[in-house]
Amino acid sequence: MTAWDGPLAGHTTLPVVGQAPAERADAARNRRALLAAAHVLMVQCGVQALSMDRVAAEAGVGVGTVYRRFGDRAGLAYALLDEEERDFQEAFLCGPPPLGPGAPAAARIRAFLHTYLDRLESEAELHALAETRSPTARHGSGAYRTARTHLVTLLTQAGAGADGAYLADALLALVSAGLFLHQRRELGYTADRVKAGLDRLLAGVLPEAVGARDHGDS
Amino acid sequence: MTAWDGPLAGHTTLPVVGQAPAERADAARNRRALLAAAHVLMVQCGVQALSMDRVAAEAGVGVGTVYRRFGDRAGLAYALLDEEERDFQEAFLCGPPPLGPGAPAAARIRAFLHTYLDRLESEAELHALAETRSPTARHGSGAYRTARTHLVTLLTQAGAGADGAYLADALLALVSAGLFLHQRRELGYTADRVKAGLDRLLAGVLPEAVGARDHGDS
DNA sequence: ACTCTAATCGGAGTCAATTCCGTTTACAAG
DNA sequence: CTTGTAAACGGAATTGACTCCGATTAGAGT
Repeated sequence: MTAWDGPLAGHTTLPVVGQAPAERADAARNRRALLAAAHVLMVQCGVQALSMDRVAAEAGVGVGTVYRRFGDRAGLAYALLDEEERDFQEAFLCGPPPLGPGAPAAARIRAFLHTYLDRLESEAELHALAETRSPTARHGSGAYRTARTHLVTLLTQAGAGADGAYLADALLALVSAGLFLHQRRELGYTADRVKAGLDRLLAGVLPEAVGARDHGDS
Repeated sequence: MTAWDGPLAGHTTLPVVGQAPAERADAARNRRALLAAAHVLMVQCGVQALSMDRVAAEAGVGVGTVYRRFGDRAGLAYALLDEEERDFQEAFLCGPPPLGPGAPAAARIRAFLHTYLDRLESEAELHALAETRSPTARHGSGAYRTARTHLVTLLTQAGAGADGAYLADALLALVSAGLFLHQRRELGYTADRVKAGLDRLLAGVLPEAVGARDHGDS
């Protein structure tokens, strides 16, 4: 009902105090085998072909094992996105500006959202799958909470005024995989058009100017 | 892959030219029986208990019949919301201001979104179910397209400037059932806080003031 | 009333997610 | 090396969405 909290679930979340019980050797092996199998399946047959049975068979383990490792289908999707997710987190937490510290908060917010869209660009299907757990699923994931916290901080710094918490969720709603796919595939928007629309909204919310230089697009 | 287009699928959509082949008597009877059964099940056991098999059994028909009528689970959810949806459409298309014609476009947009939230308030679970078809499902439904078109019109009238189309989807993303449930249940926001946040964003996007009187809240 | 045809039915069948639980195994302690 | 136990395993069983298709039947035409 909430985010998967099984073995090594914390990967994508900020490090916690007490260290986890340490993964057993066979478990680690199976995790690797499963992720590899899933990745191959995805590349060869598309995200849609990522069925738990299929992945298990391909990796040569029982289905039960897939569930113990990843909790459910969405959990598997999150795991497949984990490496990229960690790079992203590192980038906005301590990478170079404008995504990381050093740039004005408003610019960082913009960079954050644009980068988020870039990530959707390359793995939209997988992100969509990850958001599929339940209607509210997305909001419970570690990745979401981290992003949300980050935005709340930046919004406060940027002087967005009242209810930064609301605003953070609102901004993240604008970069959901579902909406993104709708815009890019059904409506045929270009990536730049989506970013421009986002900037427009941002400009209405943040006091300082949001235009000007960024991290390489639009 | 797209919205269900079976018998009487157009209910919730704007009226079309050629009239549908007219529903057969037995089909109509079963539709009523199914909706009644579904409603009872929902009231007694919650939305989660709305399984196609269960509804079919309760109504005394075969599962195949449920699928012919509603296409899929989400379609059944839409059907259950249909009456309310039609009232809503009538209200914003030709009802009294500020929702209907007569009020300034900006005020109508605000009223539209607030009313949308009020609807979520009473049937969030069902709306969430209806949005569950697939990640992009929501955006393909007749109800969504109608709302979207309406917003685009109003945004243009309100002088929202560039890319009203983007803005329409963005605003609708802020009133998705998933986000709403997250805000109300997980974060514990009050309905007014959600509306206030929305107003805040609206104020940044629409030229004219958005404050002042409305249709009875906040 | 009879016939024809398309719309409807029903429910067994298929497919994939998720759960359960008895069995096996890694590995830390003795 | 032996043992004890928590963790991991596998895969049958369950569940529910959705598909298929042969059997029925409403209702227009005659």
